[in-house]
Amino acid sequence: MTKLSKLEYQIMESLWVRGELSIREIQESFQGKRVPAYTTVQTTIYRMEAKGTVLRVKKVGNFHIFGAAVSREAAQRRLIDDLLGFFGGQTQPVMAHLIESGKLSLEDIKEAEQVLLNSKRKAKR
Amino acid sequence: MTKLSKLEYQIMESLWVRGELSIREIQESFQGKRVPAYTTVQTTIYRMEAKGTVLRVKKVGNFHIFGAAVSREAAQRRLIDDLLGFFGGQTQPVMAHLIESGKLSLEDIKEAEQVLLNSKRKAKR
DNA sequence: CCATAAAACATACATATGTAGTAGAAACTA
DNA sequence: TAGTTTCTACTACATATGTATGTTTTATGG
Repeated sequence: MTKLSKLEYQIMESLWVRGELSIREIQESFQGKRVPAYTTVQTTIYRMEAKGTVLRVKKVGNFHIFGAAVSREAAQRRLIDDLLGFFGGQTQPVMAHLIESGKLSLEDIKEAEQVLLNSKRKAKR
Repeated sequence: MTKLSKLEYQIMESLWVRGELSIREIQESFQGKRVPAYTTVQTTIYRMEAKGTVLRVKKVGNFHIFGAAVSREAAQRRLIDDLLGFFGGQTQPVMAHLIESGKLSLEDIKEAEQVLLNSKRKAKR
């Protein structure tokens, strides 16, 4: 799995949320954000297809329908691992900045702790 | 502050750790990792200089000495904010993946909790 | 069945980045 | 001081990505 660019990720987000879509539908899903030209989405989709990130699932009328070929989890994992690569795999800088910027609340941490405890319990069984 | 590439970040890491260095010294600091050609480091440094990421502090003999013009904290912050941009600012995917991949230990979380509590206390005073 | 609208496809171009070669200047050494 | 080493500065090229244009193909409504 290659690392997704911002635009690629946004396209994937549409496919993950709405399911299989045409290029036109993907383009129109860019609401609120700056909407790229139809052909910009198209070129990007074609390239993603070549890389195996999306695939054509069928043809309806004269247009193709594309679907996600990688999971959101895998894509996110790749992005995060890539970031950690900068820090030599250390999570500390990430945690420190999340906290320092106020993006991580005490509740978030408590929740993370629970998740961690649960996965630990699961691993033991 | 622009987002640093992997190579740029590695170069900065040398400057942050070892202080002001020549291009040769920066190149030689790539131990263990794949060592880029001297001119690769040079070109990258020149581009970083144009962007204001590093600056020439002095000339010794026939070579220039470069120093960091941005802090490690600012650079890390930029990288992390960039990642969060993918997730619409949500920290949850980051936390989930750090935990799921086993990169975040219970100790890390406890420590983060402490940092958070401390900064909260500081903010109150 | 044919005109038209929409989509497909191919091509192109700019920027960022990693990569490296080469020519000439500068400094050190014998 | 002349030769050698080492930098600098410039140039070049490949790949990835965002962006868009133009031409061809395909459906479909009249």
